[in-house]
Amino acid sequence: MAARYIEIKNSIRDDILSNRYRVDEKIPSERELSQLYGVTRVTLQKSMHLLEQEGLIERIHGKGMFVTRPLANDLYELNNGTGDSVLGFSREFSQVKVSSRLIRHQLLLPGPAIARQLEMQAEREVHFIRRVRLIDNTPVLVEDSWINAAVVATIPDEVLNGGSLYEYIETCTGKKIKFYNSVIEGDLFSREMANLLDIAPGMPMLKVSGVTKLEDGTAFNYSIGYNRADKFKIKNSWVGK
Amino acid sequence: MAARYIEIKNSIRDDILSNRYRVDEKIPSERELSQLYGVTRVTLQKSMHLLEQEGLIERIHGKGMFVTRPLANDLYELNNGTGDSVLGFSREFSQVKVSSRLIRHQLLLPGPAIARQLEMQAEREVHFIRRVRLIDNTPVLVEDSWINAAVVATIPDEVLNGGSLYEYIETCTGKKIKFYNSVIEGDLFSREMANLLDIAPGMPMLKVSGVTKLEDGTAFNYSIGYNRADKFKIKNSWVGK
DNA sequence: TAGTGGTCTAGACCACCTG
DNA sequence: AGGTGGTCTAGACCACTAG
Repeated sequence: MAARYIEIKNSIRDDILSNRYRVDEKIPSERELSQLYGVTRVTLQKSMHLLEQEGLIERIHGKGMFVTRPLANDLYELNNGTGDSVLGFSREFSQVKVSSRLIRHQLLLPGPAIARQLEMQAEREVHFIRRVRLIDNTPVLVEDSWINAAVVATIPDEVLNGGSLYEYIETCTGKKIKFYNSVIEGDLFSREMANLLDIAPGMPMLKVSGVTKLEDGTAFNYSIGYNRADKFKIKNSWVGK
Repeated sequence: MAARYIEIKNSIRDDILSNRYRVDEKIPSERELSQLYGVTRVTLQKSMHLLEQEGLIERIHGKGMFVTRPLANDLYELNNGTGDSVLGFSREFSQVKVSSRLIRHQLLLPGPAIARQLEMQAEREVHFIRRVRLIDNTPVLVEDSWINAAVVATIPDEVLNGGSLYEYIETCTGKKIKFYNSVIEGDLFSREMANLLDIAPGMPMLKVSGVTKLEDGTAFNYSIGYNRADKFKIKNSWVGK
């Protein structure tokens, strides 16, 4: 049972995406919408601030709220964390055919750097997982993951090849995934990585690395994604103040 | 006169940065802090949610709020928009020696793509500005900006060479800068760009492009930053739900 | 059980924009 | 002047964590 402001946000998001509210159109005022949904303005504002952060609307003091134009979208878009949950790769691209190829999966001791990221002792084991991800059968990224084995003891290979790892972890821990702290860097593909993706070494790469945590603050996953920069871009919508 | 929740956020941020609250330490509860600052819990929560977004604290349901460890910082960090205002380049790196080299500055008609981004007619003029930015006298990025001349009629070259363009615009329009909608892409440096930075063509690049708006919704600036990927990374801190 | 953050209400006043 | 979003109050109840 999601919070009311999340339900309302999703309801209005769907209204925008299905063109019930059209681009550049003014949408009803906070006072109207709060009456429509039967909540106070404070609650409704939480919904609208989230929609603004997601880049779907623009709020302008004294004028009203407006549907923003979507970005032209020739490339796949790496979500920057404005969805309902931290999105795993397979959740993000559900409209196209996504698959995974498992390259390695083994238990090992993390190096000190990984152990520090996972806030664990270097003497405890982690799953190391290397997967190649494909969109419409084209390999587009390599992802290395280190997952604390104390949080998730076993990971079936079916999950790694087909399913959503994050959904599996939410199910088997009974906790939601909450926190993602990532760093974006640019680099060139090494020969090893390029071979996995069937591209030439030296092609541009967007490297996204970060820690994923459960809602109780447990760090369980550190991952590095090596994305083909000719296939991905990262959208970044926000409002300063 | 900033809002109370912004003042409180900055006050607690300074307490963290000056080690009055130490890393991994639990900070006082919402109820204590709201009493300390003389505001209600709702107001204080706005402050704390912002601090969480900035990656300074972690909030854990039932446990409390904790100071997070800073990321290791070997590279320059491109702020992702969690500060008080959209940060121009010269505001972001005030601790190191930052300078600019003005390459071009002229009035011209925008192409249709730029005009659409700036929500203006293609028959009106824009400033086109190309600058090379240097940190400690090393050129690290090229930035192209298109600025609607209807919003800012004249831009002194002193501002482009030394000062902060955003501060100048806030001053001469009398409005705050509010909105920044950006896209991050990876690419390789072309010969032309590489020459400007005195590097080899083919080096990796982080390309950051986006529109900047005033708080009344006026789009005034479209810019593309070509960042040396060996010098910059982008931090991305946030909390899904 | 006691303390924590998460959500929500029903107001109020302010600042900004438009006619 | 009237409508809009921006901020803030003073409560309340819930869900989660710990001892």
